[in-house]
Amino acid sequence: MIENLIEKLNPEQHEAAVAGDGPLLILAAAGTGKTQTLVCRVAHLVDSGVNPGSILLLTFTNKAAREMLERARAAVGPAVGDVWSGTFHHVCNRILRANAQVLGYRPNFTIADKADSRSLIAKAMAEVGVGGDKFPKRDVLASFFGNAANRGISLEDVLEEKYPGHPSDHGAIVAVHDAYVRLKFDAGVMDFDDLLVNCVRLFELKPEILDYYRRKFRYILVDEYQDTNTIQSRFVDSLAGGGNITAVGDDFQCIYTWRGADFRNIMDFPSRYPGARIIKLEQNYRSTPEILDVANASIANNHDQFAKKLRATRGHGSKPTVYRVYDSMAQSMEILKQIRNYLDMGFTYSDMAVLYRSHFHSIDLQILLARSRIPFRITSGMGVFETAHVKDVLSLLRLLCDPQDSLAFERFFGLLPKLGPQSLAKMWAKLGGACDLTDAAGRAAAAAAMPPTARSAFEPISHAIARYCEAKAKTGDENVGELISTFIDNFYFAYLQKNFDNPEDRVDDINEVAVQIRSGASLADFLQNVALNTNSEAEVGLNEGGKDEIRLSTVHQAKGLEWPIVFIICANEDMFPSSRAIGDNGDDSEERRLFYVAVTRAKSHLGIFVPSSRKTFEGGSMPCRPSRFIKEIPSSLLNVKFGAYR
DNA sequence: ACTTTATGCGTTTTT
DNA sequence: CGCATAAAGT
Repeated sequence: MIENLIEKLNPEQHEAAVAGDGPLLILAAAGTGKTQTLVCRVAHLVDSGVNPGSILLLTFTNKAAREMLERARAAVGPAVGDVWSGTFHHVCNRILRANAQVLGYRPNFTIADKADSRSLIAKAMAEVGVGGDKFPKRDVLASFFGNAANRGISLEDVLEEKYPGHPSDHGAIVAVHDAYVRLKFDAGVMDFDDLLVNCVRLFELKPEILDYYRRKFRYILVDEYQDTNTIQSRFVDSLAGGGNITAVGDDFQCIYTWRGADFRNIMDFPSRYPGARIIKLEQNYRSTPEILDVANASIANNHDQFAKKLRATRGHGSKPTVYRVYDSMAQSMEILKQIRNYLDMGFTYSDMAVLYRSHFHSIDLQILLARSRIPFRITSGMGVFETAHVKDVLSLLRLLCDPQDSLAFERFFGLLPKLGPQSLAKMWAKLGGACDLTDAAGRAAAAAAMPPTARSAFEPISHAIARYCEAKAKTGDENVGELISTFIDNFYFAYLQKNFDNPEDRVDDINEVAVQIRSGASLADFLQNVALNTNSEAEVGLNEGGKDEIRLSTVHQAKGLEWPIVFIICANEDMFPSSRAIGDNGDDSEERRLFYVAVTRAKSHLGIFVPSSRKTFEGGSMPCRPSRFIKEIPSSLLNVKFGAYR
């Protein structure tokens, strides 16, 4: 079985898959069979007798990990299920669950999502007594904090770099950060960055724990290594201890520096791991030579990278085409026309993808596709789990799982009329920092602690919870679905009607989530995964795979994927490259890498769309120029066509 | 404590 | 413009 798998590899891939112990760097350019190679390496390790439990596979998304292990399982059997795999955050979470007490956390600490962090930062600002016009907003502060954490540098250094104009504010910002750290700790929550930082801290603090995991993970494989940041590489380096680490990546595809990723991690790998073997995969199996020519020509405008050139293995196809269209509506109509053409040629919807720099670039197209009854799936900016109504319901479940989750407490009881921030704080103090609704005494205490005027609204909810808990005690069954639907009937639907114009849609979302909970493991596990899989149906599995749909996606979310037909839209200056991303220093190399990623997603047909005007904030329109990424490609490599619409 | 009005401000990218 | 948060009014 495994022989069949490995036989299909080319010599370089084969060498990488079966390479012996020691550090190994696989420089895998786009479309060169990187995933297949990694799958084979895992399968080969297991097949040659390595205990699967001693393999750690770090990937960029949890979905990628699942898919790889699924393929490895097909080759060498169910034992691969014991491989530890997932994102850095996922794996760190798992390690911290077992060791959180060492750092003074409870083992059932909650993970603060972005909204939770936001509200804690707001609290911290209020505590320090800063705010107002001239002071940076919460989100800006959050990005400073995150930057410091992910790059492993001090907040002061970040401020010097990112906020140099206002040195007088630096002290106050640091004070806000101190308060934020304390608030998080008191509430027993970790934010995303804390998962990484605390794990590294744990290893530094307790060498015996580090030692345990070092001995456990005898083989470490890291995918998408070019997008690791300082804290992640520190995590890996301390676990690997110079030993059996395989890093796979492509510096051309480093597109997360804004999140602290540093492709020097991959550039410096050979010096950090002396004696590292380097294997380059350059044979591209994905795209036609015409598409690769464009990709190579584009990335050649960047410097300071490993020299690499994609070599085509496929036969010739059609030249990538640039479509000059009037505006984004004309762009959408041109795409609609082409979709129908490709369907006539025998392609399916799922053969096609539309890629763009920012979510909002695709709204016109979404409207037109919906109106034209074209099935499409969009990886949206906000996932269901981030919508207010789903978070409302989840806050109840969170509180049931963890009575000390103060954020969940505030969100949940804040739903009740007459309960504002003030009374909530008083309540929380009266309850002594815990609110256990699973027990009758706890529910009574909660009712007693709230202002008498609020009690009547709580009564029916309390009743629903009581029913759920009694059933659970009796049968051992967690019938969360029923709890949710009684909660909606008894209280929440009225709330939705009062506050939103589409209460039914929102109930549908909630029911969808309820189905997810029922199909999964325990409620506690589910809630952890919700926090770690923020924005994606793809991650959590809301998509019934195999549907024939066109995919609409940001380039970032298209990483690692491929389609026969790819449309890149809004290829304009200020949009792609994004004016914000280029920023003050004028460095456009990351945006160019992003463009390179977009181009190399296409297997056979690539269309690049360039509107000549765009809408302004006010609703008018203004002219806009074609992207530099098109201009800098030799014109002989591209067809240029003009759209027919308006 | 809740409702209304003013202002502001934006539209990167995500674990 | 349209949404979201802040300030002022009831």
